[in-house]
Amino acid sequence: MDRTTIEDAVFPNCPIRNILAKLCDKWSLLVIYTLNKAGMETVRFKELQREIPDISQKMLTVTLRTLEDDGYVTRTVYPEVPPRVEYALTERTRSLLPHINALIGWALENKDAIIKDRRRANKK
Amino acid sequence: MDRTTIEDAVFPNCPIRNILAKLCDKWSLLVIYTLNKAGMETVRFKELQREIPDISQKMLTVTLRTLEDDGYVTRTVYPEVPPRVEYALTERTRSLLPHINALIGWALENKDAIIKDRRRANKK
DNA sequence: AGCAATAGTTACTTCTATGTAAGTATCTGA
DNA sequence: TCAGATACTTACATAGAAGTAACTATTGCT
Repeated sequence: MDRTTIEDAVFPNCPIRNILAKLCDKWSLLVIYTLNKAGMETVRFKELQREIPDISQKMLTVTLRTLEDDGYVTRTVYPEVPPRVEYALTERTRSLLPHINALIGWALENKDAIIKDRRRANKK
Repeated sequence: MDRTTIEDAVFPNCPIRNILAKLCDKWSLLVIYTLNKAGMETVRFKELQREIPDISQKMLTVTLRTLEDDGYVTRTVYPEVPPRVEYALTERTRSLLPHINALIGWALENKDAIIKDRRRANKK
């Protein structure tokens, strides 16, 4: 266990450090976004891998486990062979999604300008 | 130079990878949040350090430089001795802030429940 | 008998974000 | 003359996040 990323010695109640920074690893937002896609009420492990082709098996497992720990996704194991495990978003995550989608919308609107600025800065 | 964090070979247009993941390092959101605090139109380097006591000098410099590159903050140098450098948010960031604040609000509302879940998961 | 399928785990390596400590430049005031 | 203030830069060290490859278990299918 012990998947703590952000220590919070100075501001133990800081919501950014406690909650948001944990969502901001390389894969969490993408996994949540993918789980939410239309027509995907529950999603199997393999389907997630197909949707996010460049995630490694290990990182998909780790990311899902962390999201599960914090109550963002549920994990349901069906005792079949070969195994079937289905992942779904919780109510908590559904209330978070509008905010994430707003952010994604903002990012889409501002993407070109930001990338332009970034390129200009890197030339210097 | 070369401060690229998120490679995007598979989805080069993914707004999450391009834009959001860059904001999600250890300090960027906190710096933006601090720059935005009431009564702080422009802020000096030293003031930022006082507001975020556990950031190292180097990481504050690096974070500010990255934010500047992507057009989130402006940096104004006054040719004085001792040097004075003032940082301020750009219009782009002001349009982003409502979304960030919404996220922070959501995190505050859900903090207790999430931490409870997290603790329960780590006990297992 | 042996391979495919699913959902992992494990050991090991690599990368990169972050931290630490010291050095730089310039002028002011004691 | 020398400490103090500000805003850095640089070199080096390290912790933790992510990647790779191999291994596991079970059953049906051929």
